[in-house]
Amino acid sequence: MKVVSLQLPSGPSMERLPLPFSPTELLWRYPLPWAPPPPSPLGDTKAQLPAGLPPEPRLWTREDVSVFLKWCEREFDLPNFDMDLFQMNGKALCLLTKTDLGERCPGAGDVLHNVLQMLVRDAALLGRVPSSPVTPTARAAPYPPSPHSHPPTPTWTVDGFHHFHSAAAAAAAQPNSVTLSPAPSVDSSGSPQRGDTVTYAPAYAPSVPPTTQAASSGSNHSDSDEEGQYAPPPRSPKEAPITSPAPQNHPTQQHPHYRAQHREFFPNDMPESNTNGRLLWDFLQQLLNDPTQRYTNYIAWKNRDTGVFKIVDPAGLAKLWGIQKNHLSMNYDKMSRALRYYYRVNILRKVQGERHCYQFLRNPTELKNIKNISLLRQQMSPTRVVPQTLVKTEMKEERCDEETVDEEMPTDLSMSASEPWRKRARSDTATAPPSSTQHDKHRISTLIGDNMIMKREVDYSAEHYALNLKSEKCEQ
DNA sequence: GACCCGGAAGTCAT
DNA sequence: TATGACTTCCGGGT
Repeated sequence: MKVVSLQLPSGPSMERLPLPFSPTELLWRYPLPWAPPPPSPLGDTKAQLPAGLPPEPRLWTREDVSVFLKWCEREFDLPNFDMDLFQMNGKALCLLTKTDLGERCPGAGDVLHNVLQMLVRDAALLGRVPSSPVTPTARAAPYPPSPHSHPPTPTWTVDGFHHFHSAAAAAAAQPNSVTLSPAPSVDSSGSPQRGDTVTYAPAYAPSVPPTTQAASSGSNHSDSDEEGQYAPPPRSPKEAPITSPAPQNHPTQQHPHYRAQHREFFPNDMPESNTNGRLLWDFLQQLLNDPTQRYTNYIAWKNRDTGVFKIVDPAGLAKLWGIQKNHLSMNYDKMSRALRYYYRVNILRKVQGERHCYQFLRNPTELKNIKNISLLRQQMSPTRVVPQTLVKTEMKEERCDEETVDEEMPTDLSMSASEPWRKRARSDTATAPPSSTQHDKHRISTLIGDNMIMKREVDYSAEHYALNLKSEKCEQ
């Protein structure tokens, strides 16, 4: 078990990151699983709930959740919540652990949690809502009763459009249905960001199973480029409500289930073809395309149309990425290594001469599609080979060639696949056949890698990015 | 010294 | 077991 010296991300999220222990948490840290909470000011909460608010939290709509939170602020003299972090319905709210809540509202998470648990318990006792797979009680079992243990992140699926009218009906249709935070990024084009799309885009029918949906909705996920020109973020750094989980260095964080729970940093992603979380490029896109520009102190577009962005806070961004992947020792060096792997699959390239500046060579739609068309790669025919030296030269010149954009594109994102080619490219010529000594397991992927690398670099130029961006807009 | 590059090996999830 | 997508470490260049 590695012990990580944890440094919180610098930047705006810092002030939101909760302390390892909040004062009240100490009182609640080791409760008996089913024991009622100790006497607290919450005792008569249920009776005091705002009028019109259903006593069963899991029945709450997003609006109800907002009402509840506002009420909590007043009732318990809590700091103001960032409502962006609570764009969810009651069911989703109830799924949040104390830690989750603490991350969203440092210092008040335990209070919120206990209020919710009390309401849920009371409702259950009254038999108002049938047991659901996603109820808090259902998910407590597999996990050790550690104060740091976390329940699994549920399979986030579509939850109708904005509301569900009946918990029972919703549970029947979508057992794990929740509405997710952060706030929906429904923009003018109706193409919200990927995670938000899961919940809010009407195009995603509630009945579509997650996997199917992920595949079929690929062209919309993580794609909010339709907003067109990037407008400088109006928000100050202090307003950026990064919901980074408290990166506490605790052994349970290495638990597989704990690993899963970190996805709640961006809980609105869906299971996809890869999937223990979001891919790096996707993560970056999400931050870049955040509708409220909350992450511009970490990463920001320099030119959205050409996909050029700058990592404003390399260390902070790396920390966020580390949190996302539960690799808490992540740093910019490591993250940038992952970014460099994207060079060879023409997802990214470095903007020469500018520190921390990179350029997406593909728009999100392409990237999404690529992930799900692995079969297509077998049909690809090689095009002319571009020696890496030439590619580098072109990159340095930052030229945007006027050649016709090729419709086909590399489809294999495998880094290992291209490694053998890279080796050959260095030692021989780019067209050298695979070495007979190469490991069998890489043989097929090596060929795939050849196809990938042999694409003309210009095909993935800024213009290509912009062109596809425009076509996306048109389609939408 | 920070950044950048890319090889090599390992990890983890699917 | 194979594969994908990193993660980790490192040596070298700028």
